[in-house]
Amino acid sequence: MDSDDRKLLEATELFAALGEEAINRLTLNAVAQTVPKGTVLFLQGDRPEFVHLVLSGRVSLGAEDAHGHSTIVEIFREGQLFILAAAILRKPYLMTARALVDSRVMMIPTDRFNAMLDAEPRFSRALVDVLAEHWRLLVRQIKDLKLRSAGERLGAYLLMKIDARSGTAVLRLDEELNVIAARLGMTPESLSRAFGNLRAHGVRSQGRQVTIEDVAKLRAQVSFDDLDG
Amino acid sequence: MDSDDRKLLEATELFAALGEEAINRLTLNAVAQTVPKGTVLFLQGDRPEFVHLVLSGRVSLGAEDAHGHSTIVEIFREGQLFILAAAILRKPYLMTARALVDSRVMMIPTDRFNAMLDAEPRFSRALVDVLAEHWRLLVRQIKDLKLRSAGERLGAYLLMKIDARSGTAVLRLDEELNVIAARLGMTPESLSRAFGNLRAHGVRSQGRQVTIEDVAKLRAQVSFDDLDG
DNA sequence: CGGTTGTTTGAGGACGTTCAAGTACTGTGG
DNA sequence: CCACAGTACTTGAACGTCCTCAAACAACCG
Repeated sequence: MDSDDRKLLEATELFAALGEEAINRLTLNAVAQTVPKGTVLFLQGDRPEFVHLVLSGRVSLGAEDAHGHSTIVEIFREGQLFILAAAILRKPYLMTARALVDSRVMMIPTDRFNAMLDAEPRFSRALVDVLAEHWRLLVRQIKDLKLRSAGERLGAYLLMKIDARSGTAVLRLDEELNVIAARLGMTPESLSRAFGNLRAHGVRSQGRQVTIEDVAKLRAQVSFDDLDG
Repeated sequence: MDSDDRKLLEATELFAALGEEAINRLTLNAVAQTVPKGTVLFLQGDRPEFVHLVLSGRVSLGAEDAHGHSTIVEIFREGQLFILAAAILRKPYLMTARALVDSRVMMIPTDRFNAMLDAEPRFSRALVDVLAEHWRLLVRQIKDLKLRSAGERLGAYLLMKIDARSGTAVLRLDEELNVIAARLGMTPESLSRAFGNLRAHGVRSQGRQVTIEDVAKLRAQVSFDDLDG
């Protein structure tokens, strides 16, 4: 592992919780790999051999049905371990991982990862928090899909991306619109129309550049509840 | 805690992993409570004071939007700890818990639970597995919602409830149909129609009593993939 | 600069919801 | 055990949302 990767690694919250020596053991026979946009890291149904960690770039986890329709469940960015569950439980991946942009990914052999999990109390304790945080993300998404319309989901997504709770906000979406559409559970066409509808509520967009004129108003519009305090 | 509760508790996989002495400490000031069908155990947005465990009966976790539409994300049964994430992270509940039938629920104070988590390596290790298993359930549900039609979701739900992979299967659904509808993300009316449509694929139903004439055929119909081997 | 990929717009249609009515359960008290 | 009330479930008709298909347009990359 080179020193740049090492530095990126040490910046992750999980590894901060682990300490120098444990990190060394965990990554002893890990490898890092640079992959171009579009690369498939593993396929739904594969047996996990590695736990993956994004060193740079972004990776999507998604699925396809028999008819070629595909969706994205999550997007991981720098510093995040992904699809831990399959590796921990030694069960096949439920999703396919794809690099959304040119990315650098570290691969830690599952056996070593699981051995650490059994041997290092601090590691399993830290993972409990990571998994719990994750669980909440998925619950949020399910509530979104079941209770909100496409337009409301877009509104909530935009609000999630900004810090402000009122006033005017400007943001540049860092995913392509078709990726965002897949993540939000709609077609690119519907996403485009959803942006059109939000215009009536003070949201202007030109491509990925978005301006929210009145954040507070939009929050009320999509009944945005941030149960995160 | 009475001895019946104790027996139920010891039957759970998590507590089996913990051992006698640790269980005693964890449940020292836990209380068990018998609640009638419909009881709300906590509300979305509440601060968690207890970790809950179902001793008997069933509990749903769901949410409502501003317009009174409600949905169910998960259903927990005997032996299951539920909504750990909020307690672990000390964040507000994302969902409301409701007893689906007369139930008995154990409540473990969060402080004690979290103290155990920090002190007992075996406990956090066991919870990692519980949370990982859980994560996969939610991912499955998201894939369902995004990639499958209402009819396919019902078919997949029925197939999940049976062991057989081919031949004929008979099952009695133990939830009310309106509960199943909420869990599957559709209205009771749509569920009823979905059953109607499945009749063409060899599924007969009268109320909660269901007969699947050809399991293998239905599996093909809903492209059921059990990535659990 | 041309080709490829990404985004928008329009028309038509499918799926699921809503609202409303009717039927079948389930449990309770007489 | 039956009658009745309340709840659960089904069915029908009309509507709305989102998807599909198709085409035009814009942005990006070699």
